[in-house]
Amino acid sequence: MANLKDLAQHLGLSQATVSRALNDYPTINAETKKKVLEAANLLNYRPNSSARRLATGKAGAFGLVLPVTDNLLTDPHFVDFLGGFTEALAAEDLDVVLTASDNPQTYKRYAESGKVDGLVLSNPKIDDIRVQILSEMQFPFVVHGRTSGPAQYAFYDIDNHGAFLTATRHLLDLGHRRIALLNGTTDAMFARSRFEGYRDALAAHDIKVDSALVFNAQMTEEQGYTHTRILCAHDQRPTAILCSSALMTLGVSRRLREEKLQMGRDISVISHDDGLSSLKTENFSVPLSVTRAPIREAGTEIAGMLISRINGTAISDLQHVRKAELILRASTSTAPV
Amino acid sequence: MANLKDLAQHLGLSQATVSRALNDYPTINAETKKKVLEAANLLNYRPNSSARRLATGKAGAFGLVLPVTDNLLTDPHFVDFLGGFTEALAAEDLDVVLTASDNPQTYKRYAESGKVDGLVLSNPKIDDIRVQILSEMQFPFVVHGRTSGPAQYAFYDIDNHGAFLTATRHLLDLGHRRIALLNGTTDAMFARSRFEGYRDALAAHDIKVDSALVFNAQMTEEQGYTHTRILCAHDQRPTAILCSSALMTLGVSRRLREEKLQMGRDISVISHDDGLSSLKTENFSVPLSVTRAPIREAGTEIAGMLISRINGTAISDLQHVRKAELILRASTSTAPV
DNA sequence: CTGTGTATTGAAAGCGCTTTCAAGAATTGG
DNA sequence: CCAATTCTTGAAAGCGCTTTCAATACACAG
Repeated sequence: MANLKDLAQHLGLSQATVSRALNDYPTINAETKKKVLEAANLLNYRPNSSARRLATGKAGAFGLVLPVTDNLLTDPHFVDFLGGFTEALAAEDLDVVLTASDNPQTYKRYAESGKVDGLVLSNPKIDDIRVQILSEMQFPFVVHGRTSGPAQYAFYDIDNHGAFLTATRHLLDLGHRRIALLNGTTDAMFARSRFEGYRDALAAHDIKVDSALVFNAQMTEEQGYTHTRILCAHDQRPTAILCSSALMTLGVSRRLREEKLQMGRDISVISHDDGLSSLKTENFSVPLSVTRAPIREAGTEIAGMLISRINGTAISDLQHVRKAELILRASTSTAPV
Repeated sequence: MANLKDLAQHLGLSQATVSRALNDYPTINAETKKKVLEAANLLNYRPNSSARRLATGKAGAFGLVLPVTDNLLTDPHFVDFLGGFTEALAAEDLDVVLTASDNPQTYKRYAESGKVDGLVLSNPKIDDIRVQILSEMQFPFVVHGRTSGPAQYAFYDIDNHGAFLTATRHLLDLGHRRIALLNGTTDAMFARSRFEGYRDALAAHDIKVDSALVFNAQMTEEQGYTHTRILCAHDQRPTAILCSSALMTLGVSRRLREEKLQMGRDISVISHDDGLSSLKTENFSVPLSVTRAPIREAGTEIAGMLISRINGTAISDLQHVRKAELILRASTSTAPV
């Protein structure tokens, strides 16, 4: 493998000049530059990234730490996010580096190791301590979602509250009064926001949340199935179900069929739709009404925000809330009388 | 941020000694070492990884490049693999670095950049050119799956041929003669192997492959649905279906219900099961008979193999084929007469 | 012809760490 | 008590790059 020294020697130039030619410095003779590029190509030169990093102090990579015990690792949503994120960064010649840990201190160590120029913080918890740690360090990071703490931080989130407020309100407008909510686990901030949207919409109609109709669980197919079974076993089963994920709704749908309930006629369902390419809500047997916000887009956006952040954009300019659209299809209709 | 120099100065020792203490060199005084570790802790010292990498020539990371257009990015299987892989490496203090690209040359550039000590090659195609490129470079890599080319390379794969041979044979033993195969796309090596297992089992019963019963598609829920619809529209619909993925089988199952066919009674189904935690085949409405091989395990294993590889283990000792188990549950039964 | 300005290049000092080589201190055996 | 070992440490080179600072060459105006 040729290094800069070899290349410089081969060209009869100094390393400095070669380096400048390679890095588009303005003060370089056009012809010299051309020669350098040719020679670099010829000798198949690749700058050593460790050396470059050491010299510049930039890592050229952003980090992401995967929770070990948590469901991130098994969450089909995550791969879509990661796809958008990685692709957007690759376009700028930046890498993403992954590690796995449940220890919040790992974030600190990571930030301090110089391995990455910034971090993305996934799946924030209510009052997430990682946000606090990174804020104190003044290390650049962007949260995918939001937390409830007092710290000011950059984030990209969808309007979970608004989405579920609107969805619930729509069901109420259709005459539904017993509306169930199948939500993510209680520690997740997004689950809380969605719950609050749901609660607030109900409150506007003077309806109190019936805790028998609200479930928190991992958003898997099975959990959708199981909780729908429980819901249908109620004396007064709900006439509508709000569900936090399309995968979970698959399970809801499976159980409803077993219950001989037709979605959109006997019972209304609105699902949240993260726009997963392997699970299209428009192609369900009964096309689903959804609140939609593609998670892949979050990956792309956050990549851009992270880049802005390390280039000096203020935190206050990096707090994006993306509205989810309510898309009405066949799974919702007026409440049976 | 304290660096080695600061730390050495603070201790009144040379950088060399401090470095040795920190890196568990044998030739260091026990007491000195203790002091150094204490001071490091006190000053919150973190070695700069770029510097360390430059000095050692090791990156402390393994790479993975995500195809952009391909389905890897949207494949729920992939996240399970990645989880196992990342976790196993994190335990050894190694990172995984991700990038996205469809250009095989990216692998080359990556390998040469010094960013990673080795690569894993996912989703190999039939006669995959990436295998050839990396082999020629003598760069350490492990393939997740196999390819058909002549190159000798390290790989971890499941016995796709055997799994589908066994599954098909089992269906034949149950009296099925019209057996459909819903498989992955034709360019994927695993899809070919599974097809061949299927074909070989049929051949042993003097049955020719009926091309109307074999489909290649993305392994999504929808595709499972769509192709099952097509299959059921046949004059002579198949009495059994083999399916390459649990997610796809979800779609199969959805369509069968619409066709009023009960799985395991009217029609038998065997699915491949990658052991995804978000989709358990034992909890399907009709518990699925499956060929099972957890994909997460592949991630863990490959991490270990990569480490072995860079430590000098011969390629010939790093070619693992993992048997899949055939697990019989309620979705299979004797063919209707 | 001198002085000023501009364009281009080179020498060399790092970036923060590891590691070789050599030296000093401490220990042991005779 | 001296020579031979064994421990333990330090000086310094080097990993491959970037970047500052200075130097050179050349053009041009006065």
